[in-house]
Amino acid sequence: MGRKKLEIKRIEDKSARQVTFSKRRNGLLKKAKELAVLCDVEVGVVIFSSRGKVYHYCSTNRLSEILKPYHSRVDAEPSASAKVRETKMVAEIRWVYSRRWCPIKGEQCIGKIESPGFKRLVIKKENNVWEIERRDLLSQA
Amino acid sequence: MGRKKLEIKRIEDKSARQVTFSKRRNGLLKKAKELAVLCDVEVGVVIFSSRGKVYHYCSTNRLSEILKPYHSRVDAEPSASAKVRETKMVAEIRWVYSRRWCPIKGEQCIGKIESPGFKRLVIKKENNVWEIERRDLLSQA
DNA sequence: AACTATTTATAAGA
DNA sequence: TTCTTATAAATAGTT
Repeated sequence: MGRKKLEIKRIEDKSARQVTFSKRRNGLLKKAKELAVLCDVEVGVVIFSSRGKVYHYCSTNRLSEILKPYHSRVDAEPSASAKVRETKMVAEIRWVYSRRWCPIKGEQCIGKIESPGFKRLVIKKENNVWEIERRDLLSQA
Repeated sequence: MGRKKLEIKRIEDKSARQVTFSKRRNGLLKKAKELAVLCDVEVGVVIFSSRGKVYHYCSTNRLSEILKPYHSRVDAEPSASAKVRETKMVAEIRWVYSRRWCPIKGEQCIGKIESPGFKRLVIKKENNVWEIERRDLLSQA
């Protein structure tokens, strides 16, 4: 889509890469929204720029609410290594998956899962249903 | 993009909605891959169909780093009752996570997670993507 | 940031 | 469902 056909490989020119990122990032998020609305499905998109900034779309408000604290944390760490950011993205997607499975409620914490480096998932039970909560390391006191 | 301009609202006709879902889902995943490659950024996309089927794309392959601590931990658990229950639940939750992560395919079995008493999770790698398969005890030969 | 020539995605039809 | 094609939409290179 454009003046010339573009081969799908890394754009080496930094400026051109940045411009394309801006355009296609917006395009992808728009497409995600359209898919969610047209087809009445749940869609989540997460994009980490090379500077560590995060862009995302989630088709439910519930998800967006949950993601906010996470994003502010990641945004505050632009100097995180590529590997750390990569790990975070994987955890982020796992989080989206897990949210689908179990909403956050409940009190009795009976177990924990560590997500390497930055997150803790707290497993609870309420009304005889198992649930998971994610907590920032900062809030663990 | 098509014979007519399409208003972005839920497609009420079920058949038409399904066709559009199939087309646009593929389009979105393709766009995500292109963005990741062209701009050298990390991208994750998750789509839940209304039937609960999951489609996803993740530009990184580090899932194994997150999985490793889990299966080694679960394998190491002794059978104290409280621990067993916790382990079982953790394994079950991880099962839900993992099933949403990855469809079952692949050949090379590289690890296992035991969920006490009834299930076994087999971790595999194919085409550089980590996957998990659950097997009943009966089928383990 | 805009523009616009082209490519790409896709809605409707076969 | 799968292929075809007219058309809408996205966007690469330019200004």
